[in-house]
Amino acid sequence: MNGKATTTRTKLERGRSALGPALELVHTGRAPTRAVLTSELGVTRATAGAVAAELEALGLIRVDSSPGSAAGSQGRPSHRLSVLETGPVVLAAQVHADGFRAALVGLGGRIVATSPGCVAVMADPAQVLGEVVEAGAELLRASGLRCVGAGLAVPSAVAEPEGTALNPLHIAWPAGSPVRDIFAACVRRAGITGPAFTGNDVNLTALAEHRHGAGRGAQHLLCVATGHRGVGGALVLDGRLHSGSSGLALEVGHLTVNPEGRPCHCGGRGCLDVETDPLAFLTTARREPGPEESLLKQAGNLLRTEYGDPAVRQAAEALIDRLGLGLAGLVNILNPDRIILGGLHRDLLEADPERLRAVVADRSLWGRSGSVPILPCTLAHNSLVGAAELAWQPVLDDPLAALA
Amino acid sequence: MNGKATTTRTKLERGRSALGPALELVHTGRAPTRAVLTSELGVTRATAGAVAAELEALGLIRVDSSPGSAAGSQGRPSHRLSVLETGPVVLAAQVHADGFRAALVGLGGRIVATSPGCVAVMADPAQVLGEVVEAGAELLRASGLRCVGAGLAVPSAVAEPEGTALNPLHIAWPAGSPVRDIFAACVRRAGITGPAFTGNDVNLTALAEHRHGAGRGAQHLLCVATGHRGVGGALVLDGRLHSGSSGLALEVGHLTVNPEGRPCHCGGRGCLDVETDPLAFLTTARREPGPEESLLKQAGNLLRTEYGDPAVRQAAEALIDRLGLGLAGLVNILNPDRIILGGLHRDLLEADPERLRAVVADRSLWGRSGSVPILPCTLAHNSLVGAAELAWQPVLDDPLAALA
DNA sequence: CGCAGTTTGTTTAGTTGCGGCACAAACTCA
DNA sequence: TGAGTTTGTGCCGCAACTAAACAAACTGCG
Repeated sequence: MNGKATTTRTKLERGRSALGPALELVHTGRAPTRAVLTSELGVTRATAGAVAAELEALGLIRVDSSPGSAAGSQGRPSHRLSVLETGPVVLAAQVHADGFRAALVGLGGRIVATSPGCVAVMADPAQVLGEVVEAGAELLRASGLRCVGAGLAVPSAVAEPEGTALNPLHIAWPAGSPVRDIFAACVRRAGITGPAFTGNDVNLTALAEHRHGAGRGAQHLLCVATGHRGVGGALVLDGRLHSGSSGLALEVGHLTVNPEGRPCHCGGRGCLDVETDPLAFLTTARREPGPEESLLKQAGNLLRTEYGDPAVRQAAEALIDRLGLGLAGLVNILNPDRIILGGLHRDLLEADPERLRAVVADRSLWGRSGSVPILPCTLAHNSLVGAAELAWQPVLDDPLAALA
Repeated sequence: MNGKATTTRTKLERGRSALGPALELVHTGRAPTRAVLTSELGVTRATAGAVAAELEALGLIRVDSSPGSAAGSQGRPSHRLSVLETGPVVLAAQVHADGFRAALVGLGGRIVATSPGCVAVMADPAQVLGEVVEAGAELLRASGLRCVGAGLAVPSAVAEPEGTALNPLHIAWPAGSPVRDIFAACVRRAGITGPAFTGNDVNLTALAEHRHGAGRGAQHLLCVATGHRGVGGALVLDGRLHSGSSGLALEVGHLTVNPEGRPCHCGGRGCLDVETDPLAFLTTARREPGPEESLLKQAGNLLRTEYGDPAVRQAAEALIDRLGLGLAGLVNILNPDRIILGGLHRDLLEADPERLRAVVADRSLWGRSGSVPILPCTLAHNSLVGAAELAWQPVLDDPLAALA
């Protein structure tokens, strides 16, 4: 995901160079007025004015010249900047064990429309992606908005640069499926304009939370989340997703968190993956997993409704301790300034925040790094919004080129 | 180490914007001629010419208009670019368990002069740093060259932004010593011009190897090295050191690599630190550590000279297996495209490269990432050169401002 | 109400880094 | 020796800024 800067940028292809950063500031809500846009960009008021006017002319943002009231400090009130509601959108799609969902997402992570979540997931990626893209295309036709790209979140590591899903185990797709190409083909077939991108769902969750949720403002954001099975991680460095040299970074499932733990298919024992996922929780709490609901929902419900039950509580504490050990290991390696947790890990954090923080502080090497804030994910549909971020990225990088 | 881009860059303070990247290309040897400088920068020949002329006028590089011969392809031969031998230098200093050393380092990582390594290391950081800086100042006076900064490598994690040494255990300094401030004070007192920087030695080794050694061209470079005691790691992402949000990233010593291993002071057991350092090797090989030499040298010698001895070989293989397990864990988290090993780990790699590569491939999740190249460090005095890189960084970022 | 003080938006002029182009220079090869 | 190829250089112009002066829109005080 890191292009080298060797491509010749001719004068014609590059627009106003501050255009992209300015749009990103409005997009992430860090530039609510033109005055702070000026200071954030580090340019003169004249330049900021020109840039804002150009973004408005492109149909991306709205500049409210007459803010009415809502002052506060003295001096001339600044023009308010906001994302244009009727501006272009991107198609965001998500596939997980429960089914799939499509949505239209505008700038600012605003979900404009969503399809009802569909339950049926088949073993054929082409069929599933065809259906979800068609659902998105239907939303698009109904809305009449312009579409500038598409993004897809899958519960699997996605290898770069091929774009293949390496371990889409719990959605029963064949390992190595070329999901990016399949998705791109579906998008083109549906007549949707703009480029198509595919990414791992936890990575995209981290990206979404960094820009619009609990990760806002973090410089080194670590996100760990349990989906329906297994554990995923993601890292956002200086606003950019760090997915490693081949997209496989932060595959944290096989950190050892319990030397006496159960053996794992990876060859080790006591891996984070098998020790802290929903199935581990249910079995540790001595509950029979029911077939009617996803394991994630069963585990979450159990945690929230029956925390008084000693068996449930003990199981939760055991999982918290192991999760804390895994997080401490990651803290020692990555030294993030914020950690956010999703899925069952989020539920575990909320069940006993102090216990988790204590374990992480105790087992990471220095108290200073041990005091790293640990927060729950806050965004609804975060991996859907993250998929949209992927599709918005070219526009944020160079609005003129992307909309041309 | 990552400043946010919110500082206002007025027109007066910024020079030609391609100046820094151009100097970095010459510095790292990636722009041997003006023609490749043109293509690497992605600018026109006119611009590249102006930039090269300006760097020459600044006294940093040399532009050989008459290359004599050494052609090869057809067309007009390009002007050769090289670092100016009589250009400015930086003062590089290094402190480790064996003693300390000072050097003058020019652009391109060229060591201009070194002090003889001094053995005496006292418990008082101010005294040691005073001596090493004075040795460097002496070199500087003798050379008559201009000094534009100073860098120090210490065998301890250095906390950001305070610049304190958190665990300088095996040089008997008090934990939490403000080494950056002490070093900066010594540098000022010695009358040396330019800013002073301090960093962890493994971090600086990685930086040096990335720019001038075995890490050249790697996009995500992981470096793991054993010093005299304990294990350190470092990560260079896109040419920049990743030291985490508070300088404590890649403290990899407490990855679990042997669930049945000996207990570690960190509270876990079988940590990389206590399982793969020189002392662990000597005791596993059932050798009595002698007092006359450093453990690192004893272990290295033993490995190179007595590999035929079954006890030595078995100890080496045990360490290789555990190192491989640790590296595999790091590969799963960081997904680097190259790994370089220093210290005893380098010796272990060279003793049996195939065994180490096989373990890493076997225990990292996918064969693709398992096939990451593992190489030995190649640079002599690499942490010294790395300390110099730290001092050169402001010049590489903005030559005009740094030399003003 | 009016006036000072403050902050922001706008206009204008001026600077500059760099692309585009044309041409000269320095080589290879036939 | 001349065609072909690649590189260096001078010149023009543009576009993205800065700087500075001014206008606008508020608060607060007398």
